[in-house]
Amino acid sequence: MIEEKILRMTCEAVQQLYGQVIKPESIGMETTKKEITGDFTIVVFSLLKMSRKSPEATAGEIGAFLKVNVSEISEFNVIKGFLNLVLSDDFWTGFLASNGSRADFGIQEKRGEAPIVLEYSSPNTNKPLHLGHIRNNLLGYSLAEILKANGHEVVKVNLVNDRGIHICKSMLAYMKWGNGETPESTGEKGDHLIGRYYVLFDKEYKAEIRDLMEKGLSEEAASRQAPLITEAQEILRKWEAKDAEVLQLWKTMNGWAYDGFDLTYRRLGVDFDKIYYESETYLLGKELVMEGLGSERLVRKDDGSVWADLRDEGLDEKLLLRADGTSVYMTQDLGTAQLRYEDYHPSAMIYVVGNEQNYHFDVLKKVLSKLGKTFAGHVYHLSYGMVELPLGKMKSREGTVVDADDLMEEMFSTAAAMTRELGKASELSEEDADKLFNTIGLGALKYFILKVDPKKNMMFDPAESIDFNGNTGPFIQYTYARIQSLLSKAALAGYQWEQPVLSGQPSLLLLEKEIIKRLFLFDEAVIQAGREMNPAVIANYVYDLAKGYNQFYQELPVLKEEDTAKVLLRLCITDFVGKTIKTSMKLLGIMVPPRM
RNA sequence: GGUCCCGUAGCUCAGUUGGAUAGAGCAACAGCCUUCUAAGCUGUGGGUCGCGCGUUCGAAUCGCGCCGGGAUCACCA
Repeated sequence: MIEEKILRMTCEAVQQLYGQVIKPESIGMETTKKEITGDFTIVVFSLLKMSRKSPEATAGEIGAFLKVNVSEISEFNVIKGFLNLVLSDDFWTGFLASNGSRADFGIQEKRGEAPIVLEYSSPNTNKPLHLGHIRNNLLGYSLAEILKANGHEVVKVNLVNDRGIHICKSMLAYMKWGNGETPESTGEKGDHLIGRYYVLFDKEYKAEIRDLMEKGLSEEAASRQAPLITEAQEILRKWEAKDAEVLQLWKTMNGWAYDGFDLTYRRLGVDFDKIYYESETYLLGKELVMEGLGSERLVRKDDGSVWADLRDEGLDEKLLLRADGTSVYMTQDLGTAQLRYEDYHPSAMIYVVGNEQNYHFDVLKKVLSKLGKTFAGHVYHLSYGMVELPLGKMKSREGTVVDADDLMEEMFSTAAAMTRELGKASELSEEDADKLFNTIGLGALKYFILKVDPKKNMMFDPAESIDFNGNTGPFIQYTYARIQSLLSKAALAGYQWEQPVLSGQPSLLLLEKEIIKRLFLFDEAVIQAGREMNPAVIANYVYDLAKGYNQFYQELPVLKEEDTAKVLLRLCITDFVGKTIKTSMKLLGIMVPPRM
C-alpha cells in the first residue's frame, strides 16, 4: 500500500534528518483537499518538536526526502504545516490497469476465523412489519454483506418472538370475533390479518377498562381486572400447559404470520441462514440460571425469585426467574446466547436491535460474564436509532405505523409513475418494467434509510415521498445504467479496454485523476464500514463516486474523443466505476439496473 | 431524579485517529439537451457547528458545566 510506504519513509526521513525514532501511527496523513494540488497530505505540526524548525522548513525537508526516496511521488508543495504530495500519473494508471477489470475489487481476503453470528429482524408474530423493522432488516442485511466483504464468515440469524401474552391477545380476539376467517377466505396477508385482531383486542380492552372505571374502579385495577386481559392470561397458561386446542390455534395463526413475513422479506430482499423460535429456546436460560445459582454467582430471594446483583458494576439488581419459576425476557436471551455459542462457537455475536434496548444489552453482557461465560466479551449490540414520524413515535396499537408492505408498494408505484413520465418504460416488456420499478423503488427506500448513521434517530415524513433526484438511490442507479449504455456502445464500436496498456499516456486531466483517486479509496471505505459496522460509510462513498463520475461524464467525451489512448483510458475508468458502484450497492443490498 | 444517546444551512443529512476557507441533497433563483441516457451538469443565495469555559500550535470533533430533544431505569418483550 502506497500510504504505508509514504508513512514508513516519513519515519525514515525524521530519523535521518532529525535523529529521532517515531512510529508511522504517530504521523497524521490524509487525502488532500480538493482545492489544493496534491494527492496525500502529511500534517507536520506534530514533528516540529523534533525538527526544531518552522512548519514550512520541516515540511520542505521531509518533502524533498520523500521525493527522492519514494519513486511514486513526482512532486510536492508546502502550505504552512501541510506537506502536499503528488503521486505520478504512472502510479494512478498502474492502479487502474491492475484493478480496473476486477469484479471483486474492494472485497478483502478471507480471514479464516470463526464465524460471526448476526441477529437481525426479530419480529413478533402478532403484527406485521413496519418501518422500524425495515430499518432493522436493511441494516442487518447490509452489515452481513459488509462483514463478508471484510473477509468474515457470517451466519445471519432471526429470532422470532412467537410466544407471550401479546400473541395470546391476537388469538383471543380472533377466537371471539374471527368467524373462522383465514388469509385465503379474505385474501389478506396473514400477518396483516393477525395484526387486525391485535388492534381489535386493544380497542375492546380499552372499552372494558373505561366501563370498569365508570363503575368506580381505579385505572390500575380496571386494567388488571378487565375480562379480556384475564382471558388472555388464561390462554397463556393453557399454552404453557400445552393445551391442545390453544396450541392448534397458535400454530395456525403463527403459520399465517410466517407466510406473511416471508413475502415481506422476499420483497425486501433479505434472508437468513437460521431461524430461532423463542418458543423453542425460552426454557434454556433457566438451566443457566440454575447453574449460576448453584455456584453462588446469583442470589435467590425469600419468595424464591432469582436475581443477578450488578450493583457493584454500576447497574441495579436484575430479575432472572420469577417466584413461580417462569422465565423473563433476559432469561431467554441468556439461553439463546448460550445456544448460539454452542451452535457456532462464533468470534462475535452481533445483535441488531434498537437503542431502546441499550440497557438490556448492558445487563445481558454483565450477567453472561457473571456466569463465567467467556463469550460475553464477544457480544456486540448494534444499537440503531428510532425512525421518527413528524407526529412522533410509531405506535402499532394506535395505528400510527408506516406499514412495510404498504411502503414498498408505494415506492413501486412512485417509481413506475416517474419512469413512465420520463418516457423510459415504453420499450420494456411488462415483466421487465415491473422488475425495473421494483429495483428503483426499493433502491430509493433502502438508500434513504442506509445513508443515515445507524446510531442516530432519523426522520421520515409519510406525506413527502422519498426523493429520486440528488443524493438518492436512483441517482446512483442511473449513473450505473448510463455507464452500461456507454460500455455496450463502446463494445459495438470494437473497443477493448479489459487489458489496457496505459503507460505513455498523455498526462491525466484533473477530472480523470479525481475519479481514479476516488476508486482507490474504496478499499478503505469497505474496511471502515466493517470496523464501524456502519453501512452509511458505503452509502456516502458510492454517492461521492457517482457524483464524481457524472461530472467526468458531463465534461469529457469518451467515445467521441479523438485520441484513442484517451478513449481507452476513459472506458477503463468508466467500467471500473460501474463495477465499483455495483459492488457498493450490493453491500447495501441494493440492486442496480442494466438500463433505466 | 440516575444512566445513555442526539443537537451542524429553512428541511433531510455528511464531516476520518483533533488539521487548511465547515460540505452535499431537497426547497428557491439563474443557466446547459442538432453531441456517449437531462433520474444529469454548472452557478447564486443561505451557518453564532445549541450556549459557555477549558485542553491544544490548531476544536464541529476531546474534557467539564449548562440549555433543548429522545431513550431507558418492569416479576413486558
